[in-house]
Amino acid sequence: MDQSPRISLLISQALGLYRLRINALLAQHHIDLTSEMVTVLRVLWQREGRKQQELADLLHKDKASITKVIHNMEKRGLVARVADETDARNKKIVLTQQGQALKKEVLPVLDPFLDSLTADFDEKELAAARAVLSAIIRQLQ
Amino acid sequence: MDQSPRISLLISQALGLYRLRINALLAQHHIDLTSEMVTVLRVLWQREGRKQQELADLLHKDKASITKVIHNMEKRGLVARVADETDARNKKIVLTQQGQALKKEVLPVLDPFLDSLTADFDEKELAAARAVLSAIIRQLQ
DNA sequence: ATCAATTAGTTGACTATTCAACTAATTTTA
DNA sequence: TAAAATTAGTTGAATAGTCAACTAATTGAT
Repeated sequence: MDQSPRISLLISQALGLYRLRINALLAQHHIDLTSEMVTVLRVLWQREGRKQQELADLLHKDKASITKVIHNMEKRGLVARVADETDARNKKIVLTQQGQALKKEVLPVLDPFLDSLTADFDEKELAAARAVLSAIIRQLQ
Repeated sequence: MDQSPRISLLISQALGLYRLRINALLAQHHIDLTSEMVTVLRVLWQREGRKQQELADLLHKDKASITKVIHNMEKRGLVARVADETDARNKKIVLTQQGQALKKEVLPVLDPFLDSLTADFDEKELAAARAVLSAIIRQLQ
């Protein structure tokens, strides 16, 4: 009889596998992105021009991580750093034409796949799962 | 009104925060380990002498990751690689005295903390969360 | 108004992770 | 049995993430 695995262990394993499969899916479709870049792009597709610290806060990441992901995205020509005129400390991240256009390529590939992973559960079960995960995140912050 | 965040996003954020807090807790207690090393040690504390590929399979990681984590653990004097006499390709990972002794230091620090994060939920909700995560892992494999 | 404290972003060191290419050992197959 | 295929582990390149120390800009306090 297996003991209930700790939720933290399940989370760690799930994330590793998510990354693998998402990166493989993107590669299959010849999209030169990593799953982390997609996470950042999703925020920017909703509203671009955010500064790096805002991205860090939204994604619960260190600002140094964001510096480096943005750097890699800049190398691929997806985003640009724009100086903030009202506060020279800030750098606003804007999408290039290419970064904007990728939305129509990426979402139809990834979203149906992501949704299919939870399709066997009803809304109540998914809500419970989200509630547990959100509570964990809240308490860890 | 906030839309339900995708479970994959919650998982990614939760894991990052878990790592941060676990590493901070370990540092506070002057335990020179990372959260990933603890994950590997938990497996070895249950049964040592596993080969690297077994660790990789159990933790759903690439064997190259295991090579490198084991290397870092060896540097800290926690484990040793032992040649398998019946199959020279395998390296069995055994605990040093120090690696074994850490169990009594680490678990009393981490486990109450990890359990406290889900203490507000009843078993039914936690079971639903585990079921969703396990299903995701199974389908991603 | 000046000096101290805070905030945004970068950099370098370190760990973790994967992939692809590689070596060595074992197993399968023809 | 000899050659081919598989399996275990390592290595180097790439991305991602953190921390601590740093610079530059802004805000606050006296």
